[in-house]
Amino acid sequence: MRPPTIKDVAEKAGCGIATVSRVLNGTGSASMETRRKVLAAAETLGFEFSALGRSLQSSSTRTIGCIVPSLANPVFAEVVQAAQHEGHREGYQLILACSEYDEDLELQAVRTLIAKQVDGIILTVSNAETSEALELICDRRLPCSLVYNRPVRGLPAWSVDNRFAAREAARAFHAHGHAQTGFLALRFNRSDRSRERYEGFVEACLDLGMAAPLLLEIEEQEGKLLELLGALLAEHDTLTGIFASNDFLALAAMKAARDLGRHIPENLSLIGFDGISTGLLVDPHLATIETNPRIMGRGAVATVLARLQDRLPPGQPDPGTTFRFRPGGSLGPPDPGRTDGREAATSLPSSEQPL
Amino acid sequence: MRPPTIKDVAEKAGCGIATVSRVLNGTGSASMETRRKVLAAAETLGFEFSALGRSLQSSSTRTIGCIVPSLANPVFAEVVQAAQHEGHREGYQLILACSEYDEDLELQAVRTLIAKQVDGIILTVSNAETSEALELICDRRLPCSLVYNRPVRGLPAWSVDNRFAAREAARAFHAHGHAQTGFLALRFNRSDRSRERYEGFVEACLDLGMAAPLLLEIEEQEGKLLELLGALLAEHDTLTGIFASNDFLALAAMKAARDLGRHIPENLSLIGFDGISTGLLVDPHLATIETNPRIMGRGAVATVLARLQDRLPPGQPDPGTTFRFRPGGSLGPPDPGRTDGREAATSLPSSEQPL
DNA sequence: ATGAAAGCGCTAACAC
DNA sequence: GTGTTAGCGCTTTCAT
Repeated sequence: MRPPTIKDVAEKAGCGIATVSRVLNGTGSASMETRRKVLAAAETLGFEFSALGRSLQSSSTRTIGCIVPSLANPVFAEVVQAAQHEGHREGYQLILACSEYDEDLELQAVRTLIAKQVDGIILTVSNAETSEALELICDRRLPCSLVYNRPVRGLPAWSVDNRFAAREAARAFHAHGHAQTGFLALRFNRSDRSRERYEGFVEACLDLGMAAPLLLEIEEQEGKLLELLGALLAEHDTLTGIFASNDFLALAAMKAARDLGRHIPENLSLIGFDGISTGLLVDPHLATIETNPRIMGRGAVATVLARLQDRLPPGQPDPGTTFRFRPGGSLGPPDPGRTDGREAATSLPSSEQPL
Repeated sequence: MRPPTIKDVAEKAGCGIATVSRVLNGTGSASMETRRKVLAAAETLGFEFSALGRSLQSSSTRTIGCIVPSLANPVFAEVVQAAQHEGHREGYQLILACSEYDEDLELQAVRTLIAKQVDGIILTVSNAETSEALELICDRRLPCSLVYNRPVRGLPAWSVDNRFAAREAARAFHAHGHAQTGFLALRFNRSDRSRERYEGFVEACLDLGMAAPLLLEIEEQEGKLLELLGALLAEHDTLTGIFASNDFLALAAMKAARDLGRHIPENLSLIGFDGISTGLLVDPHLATIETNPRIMGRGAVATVLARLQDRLPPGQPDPGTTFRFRPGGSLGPPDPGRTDGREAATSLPSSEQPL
């Protein structure tokens, strides 16, 4: 019941294994007669080349590794989907690993992928600057491309300039008259993207004369997210706007705020990051910094493949076009009369009452 | 610059390759002295076994293939994530392929995975009953488990009984007084799950004395979904409730209905299928048939691994617990006085006006 | 305790 | 045009 090998085919066709290889690969020449016999033998046996033997010989597995933090975030699901698709176009398979934002798992995954002799790797790491996983990849001269991480060690990276992009959020809040905002982060110490967004946001807020945003960190606890968010929002009810480090978090915050009786955006404005499609299904729409995960995934794989095939790597998009502020009803002017954020409509001091 | 092999280590340690293999694998015995030298040599060279040579020899790649229609649907993203995680626990890697609901791609993916000598496969196919991909897997006696498809050909399957589950939707509509409903499907002919849900829904509706649900099929066109949905809903504005073949579609329909000025659930009630978390972030919550993709992904891999290791396969959950109706504000009694679905509040005939 | 050698499936270089 | 063979990296007898 073991799969047929080239030897079986050769035997059945009454010829040498080299001939089989030549015929089936269309390399070298063969007489009409043997060609026919080989083809027939392969057909009846249901023969397929073993990628293993082939790889061992060619030292190319036509396989690329892909490490992402999690597929729970649609951004990475899209990255992976696009990467798989792009690889498939060139006959490459994807080996997937999820690091769960854990640097040990990242390193372990890289080791495994190296052992599996992948031809290249695309990955998003927690902290690009200090990543041991990246160090190992570089040591091994393994073709690779970062995704969503900023370029480090001279590695190609398909990403957005998080600091720069985050400034848009500050600008948007400022344009709507917000003064005291917060930055909401889920795994702050395990995502350099998140920290960069925070830094850019803080800088821009200060530049615009707004107060420095409050950092609202939250630690993940299975199924407790909404609860924790609710507590956090209740505690910081003077903030008029929150910039979340990703859309998923922003949507969860929106939900938590509503459960607290707040109105969006009158009592609390929200801006997310990523631009996932779910943001357009909720009411009001989530304002966000839209990025394009598909282009990232596709580009990263294309870059690695180009390197493998000695081609010119694809041009990366102009940094200015890697993101774009997407307006949405979750952002609006703060209710000028709000005192505790819950009873804005009834507690307006008459002097500030709007027309 | 090629990675070090066992031969390099042997040379550096001044011994044979067999000894290196024995020491590094902890199999067989070796003197303290050589053991030390081998370990040192491996360390300085940064040696790692090549999975390729090893697999060729052992005819086990410690790799399992995973074919899903798409990662755009969070259900499959979760399946894959769980599968990857479960495999990782036992030292197995996942090779991912997305079929995009295309049977040719499914077959092609299976071929590739076979060539890659995966030890097993977990997959969701478009049409389990007639799938050539499954046929090939069976021919090859490749350990495998279906996910979300009903069991066929005696293959293990981690799935829900779609027909049975769909009856819950009918029951829920009935309990709220709906009489004329529709079933909304995205790729009806490319998803046996969808068709089974439809069939179960129709049966149950008739059983309950409701009208046979209208089948609302929609063909995917990149980015046109909401538009198409809007047109469809406008056309069929006599329906008071719609059961969607999955949550994503239900949420999109909710959005489209709102864009048409309909109120949920007064003008239109919606029930989805899957139970994705997004359904809890919208307002009102999406009523749905909740399933557990993680258990499916994990179970499928565990089943395959059990077969590979001659262990007893994990017990599947009681069919009654594979799904559960999750109530949500998207389902409510139909507005009794609605005429065209848009002006219910103002067009109530006084005789039917509620207290 | 340890080395030599066969063999896993394949490709390519070399004979004929 | 076609067969023989070496060798890719490894594990596993089988001698020693």
